[in-house]
Amino acid sequence: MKFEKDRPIYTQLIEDIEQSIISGKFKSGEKLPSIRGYAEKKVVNPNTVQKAYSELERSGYIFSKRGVGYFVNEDIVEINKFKCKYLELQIDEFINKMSNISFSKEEIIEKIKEKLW
Amino acid sequence: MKFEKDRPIYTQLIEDIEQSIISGKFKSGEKLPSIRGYAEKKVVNPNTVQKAYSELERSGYIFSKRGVGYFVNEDIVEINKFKCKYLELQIDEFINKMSNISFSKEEIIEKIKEKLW
Amino acid sequence: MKFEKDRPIYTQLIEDIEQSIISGKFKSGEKLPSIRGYAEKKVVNPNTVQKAYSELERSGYIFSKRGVGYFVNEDIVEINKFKCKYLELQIDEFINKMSNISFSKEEIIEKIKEKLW
Amino acid sequence: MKFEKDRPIYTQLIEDIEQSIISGKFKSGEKLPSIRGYAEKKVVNPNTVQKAYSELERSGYIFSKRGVGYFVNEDIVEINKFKCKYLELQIDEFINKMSNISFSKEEIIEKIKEKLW
DNA sequence: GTGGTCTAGACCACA
DNA sequence: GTGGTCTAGACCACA
Repeated sequence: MKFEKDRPIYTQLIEDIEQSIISGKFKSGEKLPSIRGYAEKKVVNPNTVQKAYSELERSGYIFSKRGVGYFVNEDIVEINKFKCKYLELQIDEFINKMSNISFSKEEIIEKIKEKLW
Repeated sequence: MKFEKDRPIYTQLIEDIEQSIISGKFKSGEKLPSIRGYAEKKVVNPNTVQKAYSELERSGYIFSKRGVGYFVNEDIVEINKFKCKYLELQIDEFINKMSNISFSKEEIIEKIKEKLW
Repeated sequence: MKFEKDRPIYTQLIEDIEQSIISGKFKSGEKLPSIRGYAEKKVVNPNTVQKAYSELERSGYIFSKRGVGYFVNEDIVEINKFKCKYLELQIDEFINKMSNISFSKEEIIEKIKEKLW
Repeated sequence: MKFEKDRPIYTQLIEDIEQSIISGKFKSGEKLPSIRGYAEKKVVNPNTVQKAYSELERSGYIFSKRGVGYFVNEDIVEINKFKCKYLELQIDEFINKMSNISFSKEEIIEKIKEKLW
């Protein structure tokens, strides 16, 4: 995986994992890769993965079992809330940017449709 | 103006000005606020504005006249290219994120429409 | 190192490092001195070195690893292109100046030979 | 005339006029264009031309007659000395740069010949 | 007044 | 330790 170099790597890891959880790629209750393993796979420092995992734990996406590892939150309802919140946020940001450059509702829809079909 | 604390201020200034140029708020050929004036208005250090302006100059959005000031690129065609590129980028990123969390084309359109009307 | 006083210091640092890379004094992939270290050695402010390094990164001569340091571009082919381009530029400029003061091809060669032997 | 934007304009004017004098384009004793006229022709501020002329006067290339204008130094011998000094300087700088990137005498001559014929 | 460079020094992100 | 950002403030070049 390539990282953008103008943002902290750990931030990018967080977003990546959030998306994986939200999309169901990492399922509720599932064990996450070990810090070392993940660090090796992504070719980053284990400290960086550690930091990402900690943040995700603080946000409630995942939780840790001492000596065992990190696991995706087992509460499906909560996961779903994360999904809704993420969705809301992305859409708001997108619409916001489009409005800033003076695009009307219709144009926004138009442009997306062009792209998708 | 409030800045997000997880990204460099100068980056946020750049994006802000880019949007102003793209949306036509700052018109082609128009003089930008002076470094010192803009710094005062945004309550940041002049060096930070300087950095933002320099980057924008390198990208071709604006150009400087020594001892006079900074001006928006006079070539309207080029400005338009910037607009298209920006649009493309935002839409791609948005669609990309939506796909990552397993939303179908129809759902994406649906969600945006809900939001807009 | 002494700096000419009619040109920015950072420009002179850039040229100095470019030449070192082109001449092979700094080898492909090699780590550059740290910003702080180099600043101390050259008796300039770290910010000035930072600026020089950033420009060199933008030009492709070097790249940075956050928290690790700056390194000379690992692509030898590209380094070689830089060498050729630099060479071309210097020769063109020189010949140009000579022509401007109405020296013929033969005189130019003559003058250089006088100097070299 | 286009100016490089990383150096003061007046410096570039000076070099331009020096070359014109050395090459004989502006002849010994000849009247230079008026400050205003030259400024207009080069599309620069009259102050800039004024500064260039002053510097050239200090160096001995030109002299001023109050209320009449600026004239190229009437002493041909001295003009010739300028020419030699300029030549020397350019060649030294050029050879210096070539040596810095590890080119041998033979290679330098070789490269120039390639370019000239 | 306006841009451009530079210093001194602080603090954060990352390894 | 190393890079990256930012502030406060000075001084010069240019118009």
